[in-house]
Amino acid sequence: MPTATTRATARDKLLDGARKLMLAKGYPATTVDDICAEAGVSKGSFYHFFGSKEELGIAVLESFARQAARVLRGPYLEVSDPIERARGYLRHVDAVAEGLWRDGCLLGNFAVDLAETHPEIRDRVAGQFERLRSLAADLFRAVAQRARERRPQTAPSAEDLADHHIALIEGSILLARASGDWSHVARGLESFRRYVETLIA
Amino acid sequence: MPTATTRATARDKLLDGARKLMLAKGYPATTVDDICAEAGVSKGSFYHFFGSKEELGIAVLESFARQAARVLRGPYLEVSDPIERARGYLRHVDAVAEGLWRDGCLLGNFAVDLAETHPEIRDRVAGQFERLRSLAADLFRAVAQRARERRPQTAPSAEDLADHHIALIEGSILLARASGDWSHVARGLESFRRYVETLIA
DNA sequence: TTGACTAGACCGACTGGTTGGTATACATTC
DNA sequence: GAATGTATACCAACCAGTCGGTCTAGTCAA
Repeated sequence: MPTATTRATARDKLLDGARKLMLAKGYPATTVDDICAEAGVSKGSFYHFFGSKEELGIAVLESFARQAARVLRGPYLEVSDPIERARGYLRHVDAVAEGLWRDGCLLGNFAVDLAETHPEIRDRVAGQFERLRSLAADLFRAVAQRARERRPQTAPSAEDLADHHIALIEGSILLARASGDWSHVARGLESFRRYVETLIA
Repeated sequence: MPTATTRATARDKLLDGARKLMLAKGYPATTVDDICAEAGVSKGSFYHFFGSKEELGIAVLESFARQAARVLRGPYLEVSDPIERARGYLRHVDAVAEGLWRDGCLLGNFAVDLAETHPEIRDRVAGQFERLRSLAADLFRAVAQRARERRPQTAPSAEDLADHHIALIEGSILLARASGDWSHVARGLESFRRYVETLIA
């Protein structure tokens, strides 16, 4: 007796197939026929569930962002000492990075592919990055504060750290894609952790 | 009397137009007809100079990489003290960043768009990043050495620093594109300079 | 219990426009 | 008069999107 959660509906299969293909080849190079074939679903079904390719793109983006937000939560949130909480967060990101970004980051792909051509998607991507940024900035607040006490001249703000963090992740994913060597992502994350340790040491 | 350097030949106009469009919209979303219209040149001329769209893509990539290599050279190369040379390099990058990456980075765009679909272009992109990496690693060697003396536990290698540097630039460009706020690039560069100063302080 | 009815899930052939690329004729220059 | 360069009409393949239709599970009156 398949329940709503165990049975993969055609809609879910389309979403999964689209995510996989758009992660690998990018949005413009992924055709609707590709997605249907990957999902094993007909084109009629596609347009039964989604009004357009762009509408599916938005749905995939939202689903990716939801998953990222879920995975990024962790036990570190309960840690009371703010510096230790930041450390816990960075360890947590290390742990979930492979699962989250093994095939790339949809936010990054969409930012490159669609910024100029699909303003609505671009705005949504920007909004997701903004959310991540304020989340990270809050976590790094105490790190920035301590850095300011230690070395006022070269101390970054919490927002600087958050931007640095996100840009480094996205850039590492890009280099991983270019070189085919996905250890870039883990090394980028590690490098950022070293930076933070240097700041608070 | 137009000379070879002042007269823009059809080939050059195609190269320029393609660079502009591919920087803005990415490779797949840029059509051959678009490029011809942008360059004010007919399709016959296009296929007279380039055997295919991919061949033009490669030519644009090489021209972008050549320009980057030229612009990235600077007076810092003559500085004998290796730490000061690294500092000089970072100042130089700050200065030329706007000119180089105001509209994005072709290496980054191609990495995202073509890694999976055009293996030859991907290999060339990877090669260019590799070149940049070894260049930067050489410049950061002394910084890494001093960091090792100061804080052995959290010191990055010269290669770590080079990867960090490049990934941060590419990631900042990506965030700039997503948000529409191109000050991200300058701030990313500044953040890296602060990191380096922290390491050698 | 059954049979008429309905709504949503799903199908695949089709369309009109666009794509990268070609053929061929014309112009310019040495 | 060749070589080099430019123009335009054209093509087959491919694209997103459409449309008429089938299938199935559920509803409900009799």
